[in-house]
Amino acid sequence: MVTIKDIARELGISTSTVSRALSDSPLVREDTKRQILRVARRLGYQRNELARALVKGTSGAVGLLVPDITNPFFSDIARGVAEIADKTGAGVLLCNTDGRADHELDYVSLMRRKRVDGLLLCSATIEAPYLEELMLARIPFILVSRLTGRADVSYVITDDTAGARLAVEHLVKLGHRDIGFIGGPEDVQASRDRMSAYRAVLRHRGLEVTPAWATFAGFTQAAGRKAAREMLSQHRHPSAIFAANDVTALGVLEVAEELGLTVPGKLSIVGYDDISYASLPRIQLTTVAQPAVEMGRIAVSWLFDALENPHVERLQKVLAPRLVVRSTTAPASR
Amino acid sequence: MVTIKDIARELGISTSTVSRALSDSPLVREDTKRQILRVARRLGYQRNELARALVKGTSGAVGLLVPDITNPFFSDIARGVAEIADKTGAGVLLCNTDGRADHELDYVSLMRRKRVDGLLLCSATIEAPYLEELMLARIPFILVSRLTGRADVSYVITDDTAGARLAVEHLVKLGHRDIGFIGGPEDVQASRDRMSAYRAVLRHRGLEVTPAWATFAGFTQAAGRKAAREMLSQHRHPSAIFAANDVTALGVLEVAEELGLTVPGKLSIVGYDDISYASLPRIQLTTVAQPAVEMGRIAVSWLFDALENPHVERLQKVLAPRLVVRSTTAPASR
DNA sequence: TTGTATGCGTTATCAG
DNA sequence: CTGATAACGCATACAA
Repeated sequence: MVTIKDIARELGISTSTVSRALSDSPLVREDTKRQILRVARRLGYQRNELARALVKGTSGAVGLLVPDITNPFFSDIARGVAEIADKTGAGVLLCNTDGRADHELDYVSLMRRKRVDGLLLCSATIEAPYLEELMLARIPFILVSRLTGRADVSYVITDDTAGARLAVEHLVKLGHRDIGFIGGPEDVQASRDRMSAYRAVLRHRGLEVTPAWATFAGFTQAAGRKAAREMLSQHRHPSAIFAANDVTALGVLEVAEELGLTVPGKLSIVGYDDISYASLPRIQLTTVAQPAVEMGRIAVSWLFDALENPHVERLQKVLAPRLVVRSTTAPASR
Repeated sequence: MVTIKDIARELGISTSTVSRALSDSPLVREDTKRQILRVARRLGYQRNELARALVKGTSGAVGLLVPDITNPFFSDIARGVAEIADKTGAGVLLCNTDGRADHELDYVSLMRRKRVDGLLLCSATIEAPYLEELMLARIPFILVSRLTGRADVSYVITDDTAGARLAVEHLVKLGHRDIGFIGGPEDVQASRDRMSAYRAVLRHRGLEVTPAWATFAGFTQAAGRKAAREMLSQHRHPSAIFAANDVTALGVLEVAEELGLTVPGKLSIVGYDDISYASLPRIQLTTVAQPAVEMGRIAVSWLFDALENPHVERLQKVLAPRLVVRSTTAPASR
């Protein structure tokens, strides 16, 4: 690998000058700068960012923790992140935590050792013990679509309570009285918020909250299938289900059709996220939209701002969710 | 940030001993090792992998280039990659090239500067000028699901010719004589192979190859929609379409329904990849399956092998595609 | 078993 | 404008 030393030797000058020229410093004569650049190109020089990072104390990389990169919601976030990071020449270290707290901890530790400049946490659960350490270590991080116990941190989320309310109100207005909720993992704040909002709306509307119809499950299709099977194979079952997210909703949809429950004829379904597959003509899932790509963009942008200007205030952005009514919901039959 | 110096000072010993202890070297007394570990933990020491990388000459990170992380095929690959990299404590630098050759070049350069130990290229086009440089620089790389002009490289692919043949033969056997092909980008080998195979099967079966029915488009839903609109809004149009990949096929499906062409009644559709959404009850897309997650796993595993044992031979793995017949294909009506 | 010295490739400080 | 030197944090060859 060719280094600045090689370039310096080639030209009989010092490495300092080479380094400066390569950073386009004004402290070097245009003429010599040109020479250096020419030799650098000829030799195929590629600056060692590792060495640079070591001395500059900034690695030019951010860590992105997602529970499941195959979930379009998160791959959308990743796309937004990559898009912006790209422009800055920063690297994005992808970590797939699989929703497991132990993996998450390991990854945070790995990211710290790799000296990332900041962390994008799309995978945080309510008990995120590492946040404390991160703050102590002054490593900037930002929660994306996930809140935790502590409020004095930066985050970009959508209002899950409002979103869930939108979903359930929609079902209520359609005349549904037997509404189920298949939630995400219990240790995810967004999950709990949606659950609470679901309950609140029912109560507020004078509808009964049937415990067996409100369950935490998971953000996967499999979880949706499992929960739906349990809920829908009972003799008496809900006429509408609000699912934790679109992927889960797709699982519910699958089971419904399996059981001969036509959607939306016999069962209405509402999802959450508005992943691109939700809008397919054959699917037409009613859902609550979150601007995933944009959330990713906002989060990294802020992270970079915070890196340049260390005294930038906390970013706490709560985006508004939007109900997208499509064809998996219909008036309740009587 | 706490360094080995801090630990050394704390214990009144040398940094070498600390370094050794932290690497669990046998050259240090168990007793002192324990002390060092204890202090390290107490101080919250996190090894600086950047510094370590600099001296060891290996960064513990691989670069993953994908054209579009939101395409489930690639996020599946990414999941496989992350899963294995995880276990080794390696980092995965995600690069979303957006299918653009210039981005790709920039990313490769960035990855080189970041001194990745190897590259996973899911985004290579036929003309991949940087491969030459990578080989010269002795940076291991492996093409995943993408081939280029040169054959003397490592790759994990599925047999695109066989896959496309499977798809088209399936349609022919169903009695279709007017079969269209909406391909991916022309500069992608997989795209060309599928196109060639498509043509070959038609010719071999004595069917006419209508130029207007065989077009390169792109691997996105939008590309699928656009091409399908052009192809299907003609007075005379194919009774079956083989699409470059599932995402494209979904776009075709969308347009078909828009135009009132029932699928598979009036139009049969075959996709490629078998992304998870292809199997949804409402979709039931007939497609050619590629084991994406497994391909990701194989690729990184090999990369790591190659890093440990520099003289490992080239890996050239051609997996067999598998036709998955579902409900978007039906016998041709007469 | 431990310590000393040196180097990895770069940038920054300080002279000149 | 340029150069010598130190430093970033760690690993290792060589001594002891």
